[in-house]
Order: sequence, then C-alpha cells, then structure tokens
Amino acid sequence: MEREPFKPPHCAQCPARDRGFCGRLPEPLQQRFREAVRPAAPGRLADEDGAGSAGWDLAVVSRGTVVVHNTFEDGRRAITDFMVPGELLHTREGGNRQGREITASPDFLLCLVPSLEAEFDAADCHCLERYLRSDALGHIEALRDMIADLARLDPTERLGRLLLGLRERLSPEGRVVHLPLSRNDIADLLGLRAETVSRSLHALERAGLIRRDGPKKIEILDPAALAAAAGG
Amino acid sequence: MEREPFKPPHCAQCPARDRGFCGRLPEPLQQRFREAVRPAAPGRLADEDGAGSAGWDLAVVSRGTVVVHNTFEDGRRAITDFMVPGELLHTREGGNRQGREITASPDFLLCLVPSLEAEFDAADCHCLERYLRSDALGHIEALRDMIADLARLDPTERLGRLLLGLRERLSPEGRVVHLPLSRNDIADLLGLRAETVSRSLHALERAGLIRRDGPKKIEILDPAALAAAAGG
DNA sequence: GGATTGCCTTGATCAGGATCAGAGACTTCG
DNA sequence: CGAAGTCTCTGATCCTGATCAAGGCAATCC
Repeated sequence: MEREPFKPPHCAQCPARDRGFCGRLPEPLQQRFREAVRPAAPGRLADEDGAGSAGWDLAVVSRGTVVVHNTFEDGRRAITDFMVPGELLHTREGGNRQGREITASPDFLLCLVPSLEAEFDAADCHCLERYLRSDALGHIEALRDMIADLARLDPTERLGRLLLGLRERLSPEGRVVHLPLSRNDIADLLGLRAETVSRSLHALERAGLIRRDGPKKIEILDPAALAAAAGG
Repeated sequence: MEREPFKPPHCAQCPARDRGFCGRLPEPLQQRFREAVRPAAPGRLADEDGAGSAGWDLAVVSRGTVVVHNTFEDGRRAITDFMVPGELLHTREGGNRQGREITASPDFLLCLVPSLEAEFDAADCHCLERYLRSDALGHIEALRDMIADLARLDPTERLGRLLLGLRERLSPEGRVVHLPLSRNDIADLLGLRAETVSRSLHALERAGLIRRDGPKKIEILDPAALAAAAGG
C-alpha cells in the first residue's frame, strides 16, 4: 500500500484536491506541484488595460467560480467561459483587451505558481508545460462544443447540455447540480434572456427530465434522457 | 544588413512563409524550424474513432483551409473553428470523438513536425512548447470572441465581424477578402441559414460598407465603419 | 413589523430569422 | 450544344424567442 503523499495544509482543505488539473498530474510531480503551489485571491483578476492579466505562469481555481465575459459597446454582455474548482485558468499576458474581463465569485481562491522555472527543475518544467498545453487543447475542444451549441441548439437543448456539463464538472457521482450562476448569467452564457431560461427550465421539468428545489438546486432525474433531448 | 535565412524549397514556395506561426518564431529557432518541418497532405485529417487524430506533435496549415465541425445526431451541423495558411492546427490525440470532425479544402497542405523531441534539442523544444501554448491561449481567446458573437450579435453584425477577421488573417494589407467558404458553410459557422447570409451580405452592401464582386470576392469599403456597425 | 431591493417566474405581444418556394448563374458532363 | 446539378439570390409566410409588463418570493435594512 502506498504512503499517503504529503499535502500542504491548503491542499488538504482544497475541495478539488484530487480532481481536476492537480489530480491528473502523475506522481511524483503531483507531490512537488503541491509544494510549489500557493493559494491566493488577487484583488482583481485582470485589469481592463491588460496589465494585471497574468502575475503567474499557472493558476488553478481552488474555490468559487471564475467567469470570463465580453461586453460590447452598447452594453450587450456575453459570458464566454467559466471555470470551477480544479480547473486551470487559461489566460495570457495582455490577453484582456477592450471589453474582455475576468471576474470571480466573492469566495474564490486560486492556487498560483508565479514562475514555473523558479519552482521546478528543467525536466518537471517541461513536463508541466506539456500538461498545460494538453489542458489548453482540451479546453479548446470544450469551447468548440459551446460554439456548436450556440449555433444550432434551441434554448431548452442548450440548458440541458449546460446542466449535464455542470454535473460532470461539479459532481460526477451525484445527480444534483447546484447552479453557480444567476438566471441572468446563465442567459448571458447561453445567448438567451433570463425569461427564456426560466421557461426552458420549466419545460425540462414538465418533461420529467429534472426536478427543481429552489432556483439553484436542480436534480437530473434521467441523465441519458436529458442528453437525448439535448441533441445527443 | 542581415543575411537572408536559409529556406528549404517548400518554405520558399509557402504562401504563408513569413506570416503566422512560423514568422513569429524568433531567429535562429525559425531557421531550425524551417529545416525540421515537412510538408504533407494526410489522406484523412482525423478519424471518427479518434485513431488518426495526431500523427504529429505540431502542424501548421501551409495551403488551403482546414475546418472543424460538429454534427448532431439529427444532422444539424456547426462549423466550430477553421484555420487558414500560417495558422497552427490545434488538436490533440483522441480529441475527435463522436460527431466531431476535421476536414480540409482539396488543395490543402500541412507542415508537420512528427516529434518535437526527435527534431530539436531540449532548449529549442522547451521554447517551442511555450510558443505552442501561447498560440493555444490566443486561440482560446479567439474562440471566446466567437462565442460572444454567436450569443449576442445579429446576423449582419456576425457577418461583418467575420469579414473583418478574415481580412486580418488573410490579407491584412488589402481590403479585398476572398471567402474560403460557401454560403452554407458560412451559415454553419455563424449559426444561420444560407438565405440569411445572402440577405445580410446584401444589407451590408446597401449600407455602403462592402462591395461584392461575385459571390466569393468582397471588398471592405470602410473597415472602421464596418467594425462600428458590427458591435465594436 | 414593514419597506425596500434583487432575483425569479409567468403572461401577452411583437419582430427577426427560419422555412418554404422558385428563379437565375455557373460548372460539369454527356 | 443541351441537360443536370450545385450554388446563390430573392420573395412570402410562419414560428420561436425577445420584449414589455407585472406579480411572487426571499433576504436585508430601517
């Protein structure tokens, strides 16, 4: 039986300790990674002028939800991406131009590695870079799926896929999803209005696919049927 | 005055020789890259079962257009991404699951590096990995912008932004854009129908923002005004 | 407690893009 | 050359989701 790997206090308390990016790293890199990572909650995640975009080489969401959104000149808003605990926060320096912002829920916490080269030897550094790129490529595919959903699915189908995606990311074992976003944010994420989100949730409930318990708590009664009803 | 760097025959003939990913590499890595890269036109870019997805570590589009599309169970189709000459083809092994495909125009040509580690020493390899990740992060931002457009812009605005984006990617100096996609493909890319694409092009023309010369050749008369009319 | 505020839900109406239908332009092929 | 096919464009109609409007509910504040 293997020895329990060393876990610094902040990792021991991390709700996403063994899931997500950290959990996917191979031992013993995972152990060294746990020692290098530092928890932090930057006052601002990113400035509008792009200056504060990246004071780190690598950031993992530990607690809370991080949201990426674009705002058009006339005020129209769209949420273009979001990350939950365990997921890498993909950004690059100077990436936050006009109208692009990154915000987070008030309780958020990040795990940061300010400089890979300062914390790891060349081999680990190289290995981490490959993992970072692999994660980025996976993220690209997730964004492409989002694009397909926005282009071709109706509101109820989009909502169904969002619920399934959230379950997979937040509680793969259970059937209850706690929505980390308000109706308005869900609308901005799915290209809808809040009223339509309400109506689509109602439709899913009437179809016997979900059950609602308050506005945020949603139980997926039949994941397979929900997936089938949401375009496969 | 610097000496003209060595360019293998296929690079000398490459329409995107100094642009895109290759052109952005620092000398002398660029030169070594040119020697390592091999032109190829794989019969199939990717299999449905994911087997053929990546027989290479790195691929740059040299000629033609590469298109990523999703198909839903009932036949609805969406183009989720596309690359033009000079751009990196971001994919990862096993990435092509059910309903996701990558295709290319008949004249396409890729530049491949089958294995970074086999072709470059550790330092160059590491440097290339960083460039690859940086490019992937830039691509993530482009996809996020696409998501915002699909979520919040009307058909004419989406088309305007597509035209501006194509100009920037294909001919930054000129004002004429040659559409690499059919009306149907543009519709699948923008979440519309081909009829709506036609009407929106007509609307842009009537507004004096573009001039059409055949279905594929479009002149942008006033890029700034077009940008303003397309949500900023 | 009562008032205020923010968020969610429901109803009625309206408009924009999908859908249906058909015609013209260009290419391919016999 | 004509025929068939594909692609593009235009017109008419319909339907879905946006918009406008109002009411319910919970948390916070005085």
